[in-house]
Amino acid sequence: MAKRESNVDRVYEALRRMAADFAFKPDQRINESALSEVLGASRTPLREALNRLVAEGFLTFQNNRGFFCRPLTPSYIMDLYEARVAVECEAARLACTRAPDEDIAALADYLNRMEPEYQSATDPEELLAMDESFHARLAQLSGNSELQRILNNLNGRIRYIRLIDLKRMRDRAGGKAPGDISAHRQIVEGIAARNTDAAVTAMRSHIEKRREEATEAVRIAFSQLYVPDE
Amino acid sequence: MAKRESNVDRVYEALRRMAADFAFKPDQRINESALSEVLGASRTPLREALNRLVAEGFLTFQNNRGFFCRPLTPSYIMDLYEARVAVECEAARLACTRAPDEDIAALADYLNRMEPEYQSATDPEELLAMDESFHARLAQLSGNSELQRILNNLNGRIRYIRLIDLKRMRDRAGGKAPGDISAHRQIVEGIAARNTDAAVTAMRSHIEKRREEATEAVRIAFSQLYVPDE
DNA sequence: GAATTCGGAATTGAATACAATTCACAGGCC
DNA sequence: GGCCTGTGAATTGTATTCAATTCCGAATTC
Repeated sequence: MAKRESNVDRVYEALRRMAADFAFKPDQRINESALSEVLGASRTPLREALNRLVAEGFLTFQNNRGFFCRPLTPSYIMDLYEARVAVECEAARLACTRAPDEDIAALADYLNRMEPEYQSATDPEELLAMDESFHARLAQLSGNSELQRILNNLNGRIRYIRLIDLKRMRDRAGGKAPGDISAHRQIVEGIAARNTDAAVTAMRSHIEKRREEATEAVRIAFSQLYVPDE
Repeated sequence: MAKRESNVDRVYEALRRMAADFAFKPDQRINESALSEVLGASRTPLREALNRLVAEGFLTFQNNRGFFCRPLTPSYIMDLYEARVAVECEAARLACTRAPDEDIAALADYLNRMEPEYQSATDPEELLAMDESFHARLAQLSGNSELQRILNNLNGRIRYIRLIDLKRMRDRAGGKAPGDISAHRQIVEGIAARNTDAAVTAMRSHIEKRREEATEAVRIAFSQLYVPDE
């Protein structure tokens, strides 16, 4: 009957959401007292949550100066996507080597079941959730929980960038870009055939394509908001 | 004139060192009050440091039960090394693509200057520091700070395992295993020649060899200490 | 007028206090 | 004997307090 979720967890989730929604401007100093009032908790649990977010790379911290929202530079976005390539390509490789046939089939099946929803969905958040879910499931096939963990962290930080990307695609195409699910299918087929090179190549080009889109989307969206240092 | 390092930082470093030295047994519950006395700080900064370590994967946390040392299972070690393969192979690939010639030459030079020291060193900690330094520098060549960050985290958690490995190698060979530096040289040569496949292949086989050694070392060292669940 | 220094206000750093929860063990019940 | 239950001790969760540091603007000097 007791609460299962602690205050720190609640605050942490709220902060992640706020970060993803751009409640903090890049490089903005975060006022602990004000934030703790907004979140309805004291500074102690708030600071614990903030420390977690620093360790995960969402925020930065300076001694005696406090917590800051991480600036959003093109090179930072590039770094995140390149790290995703590293993690997801290796996950695909490992999945090829050792994922059970039935698990691969389950993922293919999931893709099929999702397709109609994917085709009809217009809400960027919904699309993003489905896309992330696919990539997370694929990482699961690797059987490596560290890769899953790192991917989860990277995706958390990439999320708002991808949201911008998806919103842009929606606005431009009037609905959605249908290329995605075929790329996903191609990756799964490569794994099902135990064709490591095909799967890894498909994954790499898929993510790199997304990176280019996202970089472009962010460039457009923020070119007038603020000028990055590099 | 004021202190540049905060109490949290000090506590954090101390905890990392303690974790690396096996001051906590796997799955052991960490008593905050006792630990704060040992470290000479109150529970507030201690808990902030512990939260950071949880986010970085050194410890685990359960609601209302506290912090626990992460259990050391063979599959966990395997996961860490596989993640290293993912990160470092991609770093090598990126270095091939875009690292400046002079930076690559500087790394080769570093390797040359280090060789005599590497050949004569017998202290495992010293050897480990040199080895980690090489890998960190190589990751720097990628120009991707996320990959560097992830590698740094993985190496921090792998460190004590590698220490066991190196100690075992020293004890067995009476000095050190001379294969290492040649593997490092091979990787750098691949990058210098802009031969991506060669560099990545060398990197992969190097780390995988180390993984096997480490897995074996840990199996031997801990087979009688405690029996992992899986 | 520009740079600098000084002082109060605001903010962060850390300790303490107390509430909430879990743990461990004794006792009772089947 | 084994299992459940209740109670006190130990431990964690959070708020509050106060000290240390930084921030910001006004006064001062050159």
